[in-house]
Amino acid sequence: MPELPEVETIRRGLTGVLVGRRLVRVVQRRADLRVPIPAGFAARLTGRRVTAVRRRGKYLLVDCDGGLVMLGHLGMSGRLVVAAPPVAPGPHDHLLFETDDGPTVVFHDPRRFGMVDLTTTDAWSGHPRLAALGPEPLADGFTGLVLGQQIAGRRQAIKVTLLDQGVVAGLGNIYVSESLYRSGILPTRPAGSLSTPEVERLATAIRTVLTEAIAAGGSSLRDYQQVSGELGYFQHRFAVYDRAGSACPTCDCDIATTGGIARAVQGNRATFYCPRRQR
DNA sequence: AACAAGACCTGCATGC
DNA sequence: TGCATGCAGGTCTTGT
Repeated sequence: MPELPEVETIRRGLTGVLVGRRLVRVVQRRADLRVPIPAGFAARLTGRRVTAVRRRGKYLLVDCDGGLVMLGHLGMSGRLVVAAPPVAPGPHDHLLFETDDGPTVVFHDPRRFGMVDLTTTDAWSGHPRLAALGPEPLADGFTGLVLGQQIAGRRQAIKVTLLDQGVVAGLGNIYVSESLYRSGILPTRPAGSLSTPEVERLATAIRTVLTEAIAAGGSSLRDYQQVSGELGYFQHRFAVYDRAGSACPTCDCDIATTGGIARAVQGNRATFYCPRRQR
């Protein structure tokens, strides 16, 4: 569900709500999400002041005073929502973070594919979940050259390769399809077969799509919303994702003849593309 | 080593 | 109306 733009939008929303505030009460309503919630989770966070909210790929990092860091991932259906106290938790509201004289942050996740863990200021980058992540696509160092190094020699389809968080951190099913569309590359192409100009175009497309999606507050399909409850609106700008049979925004061919945007399955996930524009 | 497929879990849309 | 089926923004594990 949340890919980089959604997690970044949530990060920005949480920053305004949490930074500088103290967690006066943390309520844990079940023992596990996708993995067990670590022992002493609520107790260790209680009383801490939040100093920053960061993002690495699709992971959120909540820095607290005393060097404690909460790591979180929203999986497919996870939400972080801000509510005015007192909050009466509903179904799937697994964690509540009550701040001093302020709002409560609720971690809601019906499918429980999300996770939380605790780490420290010194050790977070070596956390098993983060250590193998690839480059941040919106960081200054992310260039066609870097992307080319990441995919060199791979015979796997570029669509599948880009979903590997060790190749580029933060891309998911929506933004991979959209990036390949914008760069005119067929999702089935072996990753290592891309020419240098194609890799350059792809790196640029990834950055552009992600930047535009963040500006739109992310994409709201089923579960995702911003911490305020507002929906993102980038879904209205999809060129291909979930648009099988619709007209390609840039081809002016007859849908009745061409079938429009195509849907395929790669690595057990749906892929959308324009068979005419992407080669 | 690289890759495909299954597993995890709930909710929703669709079709009979 | 009710039930079965398939599908969903992710990632980890198992098997070839």
